[in-house]
Amino acid sequence: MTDEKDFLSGYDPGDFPAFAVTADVVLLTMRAGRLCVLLIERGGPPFKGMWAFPGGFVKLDENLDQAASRELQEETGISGIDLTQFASYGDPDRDPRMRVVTVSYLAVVPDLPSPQASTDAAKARFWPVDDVEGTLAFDHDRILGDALSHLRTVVEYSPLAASFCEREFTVADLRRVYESIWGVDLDPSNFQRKVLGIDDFLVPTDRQSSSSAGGGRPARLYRLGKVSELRPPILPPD
Amino acid sequence: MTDEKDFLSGYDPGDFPAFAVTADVVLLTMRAGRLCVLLIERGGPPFKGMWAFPGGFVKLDENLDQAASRELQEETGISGIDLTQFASYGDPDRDPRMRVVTVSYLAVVPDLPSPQASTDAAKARFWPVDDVEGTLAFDHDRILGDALSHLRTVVEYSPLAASFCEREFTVADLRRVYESIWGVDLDPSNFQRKVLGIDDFLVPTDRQSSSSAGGGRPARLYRLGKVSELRPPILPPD
DNA sequence: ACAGTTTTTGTCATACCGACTATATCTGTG
DNA sequence: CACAGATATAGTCGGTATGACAAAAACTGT
Repeated sequence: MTDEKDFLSGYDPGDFPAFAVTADVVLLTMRAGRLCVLLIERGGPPFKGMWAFPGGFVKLDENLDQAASRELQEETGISGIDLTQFASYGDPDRDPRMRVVTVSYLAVVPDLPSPQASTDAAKARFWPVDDVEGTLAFDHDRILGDALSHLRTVVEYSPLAASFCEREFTVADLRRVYESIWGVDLDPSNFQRKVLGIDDFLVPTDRQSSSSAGGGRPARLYRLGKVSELRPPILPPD
Repeated sequence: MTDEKDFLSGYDPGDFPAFAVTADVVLLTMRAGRLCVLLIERGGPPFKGMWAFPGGFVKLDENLDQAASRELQEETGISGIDLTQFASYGDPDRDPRMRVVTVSYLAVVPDLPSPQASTDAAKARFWPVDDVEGTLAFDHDRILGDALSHLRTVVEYSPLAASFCEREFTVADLRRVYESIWGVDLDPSNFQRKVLGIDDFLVPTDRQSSSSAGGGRPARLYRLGKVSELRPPILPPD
């Protein structure tokens, strides 16, 4: 067996392949019923002019979660939201300049009024995911695909989908989130029965939404409850 | 904004915090109805005499999956099994000697006849997970906890639990896997109806198991089908 | 007033689930 | 060889969840 075997016992600190480690954030939101992702345009080579996720080097005195939070805060002004790690990427040629391993996080926010513009970055904006698939810098296309796949699965069993909605939202708001994520149409009646039947998922308020343009009955407003796992799960149709 | 912001465009290669990157493998199996994990005893400091997962440095010319496969092969002789990445860990003090980020993989195998002994490592063995929780080197207790939590969730929706069984196995074999993973008792009759009702999950053979000591009707043998997602999922009781 | 829209409740047949019973088929023992 | 004990497998039954659909409620705009 090689000397790699006892790597944890007999080596000199400093005697190891040196990697750069970054934390990337796939920040998703819903705009006009379309799933959108926050991207930053690259100002220099490689991949100059292409778009990539916000992210950056992990510092020597912070952990991975902190690095992701900090980078998101620095580049978008957003803080206080849930970041969940979903995968790491380290192919040898994923960055032509050096060996980089990136730890990827998924974040979900409601449609942002304009905090986006408050940063100095004129080159940061949301893109509909269908409009950018296959065009991103580095291996970010693959990362985006994995993030979306992860999202489609996670919303079945966790209340994450509600993070796309404002603090108070209607059942129809939530239904449209699921429809966008899965790319399907859901029966409003059956969806309502299902989500309201899950304990501690949606807690009703005494308020209701002003009916949107084009009419329709106003809908009751709900807040996200304290549920952590949806039982039974919300499964997509066949 | 700091210069971290444009980390992908304007820096000198080599001008970044240097990390060691390792791939660890949490290899699980089932022995006598108990969930067991493969561990290696540490021969030197730090954590000398304690037990840790197999794993080692990622090389500069291989990707993360390859590193995990190679380390598993080198340290246990096992190859050709599914390795799925489930989380990465990089707290600043997780290794007292240097800054290490580890990418963790989960592997599941049937009870091994003895391939284990074929390696030179007299210090490698399987431990029941209940007997080692809270005693591992580094942050491997946390990693093991996350791996088990991941396992308990994944077996609900994927056929991964069948990887604990031999190539041909009975419904009762599979049921005992779920019972061990979840720590519950399942009704044999209802479990049978459920798993046989999932398309392409279990494909029957024309053979049956020799009835075990103590008697009992022999059970039909099945092979794992080509299903990738269990619909409906197999959910644990309340 | 009326058409159009959306929310919300209700109906109904079917599928699924947990608890339980019954039957099939083996081992081991006297 | 009869019979107890064990395990596998099939079936029953009531309660619950589900999908397709109908209907009523409550708004907007003309």
